[in-house]
Amino acid sequence: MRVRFQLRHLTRGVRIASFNINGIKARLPRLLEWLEETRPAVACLQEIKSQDENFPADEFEKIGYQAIWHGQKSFNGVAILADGQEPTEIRRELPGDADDDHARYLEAEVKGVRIACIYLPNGNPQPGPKFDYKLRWMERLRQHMATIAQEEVPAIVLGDYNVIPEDKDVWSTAAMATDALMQPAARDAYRRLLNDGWTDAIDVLNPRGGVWTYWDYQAGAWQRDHGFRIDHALLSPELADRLVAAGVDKAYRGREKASDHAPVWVELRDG
DNA sequence: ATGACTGCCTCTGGCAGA
Repeated sequence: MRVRFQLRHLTRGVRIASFNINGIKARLPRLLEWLEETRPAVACLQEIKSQDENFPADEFEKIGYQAIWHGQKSFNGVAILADGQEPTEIRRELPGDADDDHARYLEAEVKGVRIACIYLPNGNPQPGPKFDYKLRWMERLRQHMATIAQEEVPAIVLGDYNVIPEDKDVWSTAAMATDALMQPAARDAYRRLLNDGWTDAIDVLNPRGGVWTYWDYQAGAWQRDHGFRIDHALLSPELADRLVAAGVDKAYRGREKASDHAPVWVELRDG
């Protein structure tokens, strides 16, 4: 066991992962399994759907993870877990709208890397107020990511962006044509983040597309591989230079009581 | 095909999700 453990750490860099778990209470066994089997240094969670007092921090501590979290009743909610240390919280609100009370943002520092865990609004139905909220949230995110970039710390902004960036990122453009996830205004807002200098880690390593992170529970979408890519990890220039691998833990979508999202991860050379 | 499924809190049906 000791040899295997050491080998893994010789051959692996720092793994930072994101998982929209769709309910931390319902998903806890699956989540603990995934953490123990893939052992990311940092894991960002979205849709914990838990109030702060019900967050199962003890369960994570038992397997060596410390956490910070930002929950609310019934829906939304984000958390950041780190292997062997407590993430240092930087902020728990996306700046720019004091009236936004959704728990969709959590930012921390772990070993000198700035980690922003996001759960971007879905925006359906569109057009309408929910889509307007999505676009406003994306503009606030752009502003804040520019602020982080100015600080010149190595940074990664990852989570459920609820945006299908390009046609190559969806099994059927026709089926999703009117969905908020791939409206031109949402895609343009995502594209602006990349134009500002952030790197979409999964995309640069899979330029031909066809990588999915989400499969609907309905209509046999998983069995038919009807998915799309909406969970993203955006890297600052310094971290982009250290990127060695990125991927999707697809098999976890096929397990019992799975989330409708699969985990995504990046691996970085030690800085 | 105006479908399909899942989690949450519970007014056990309505909302939210994507």
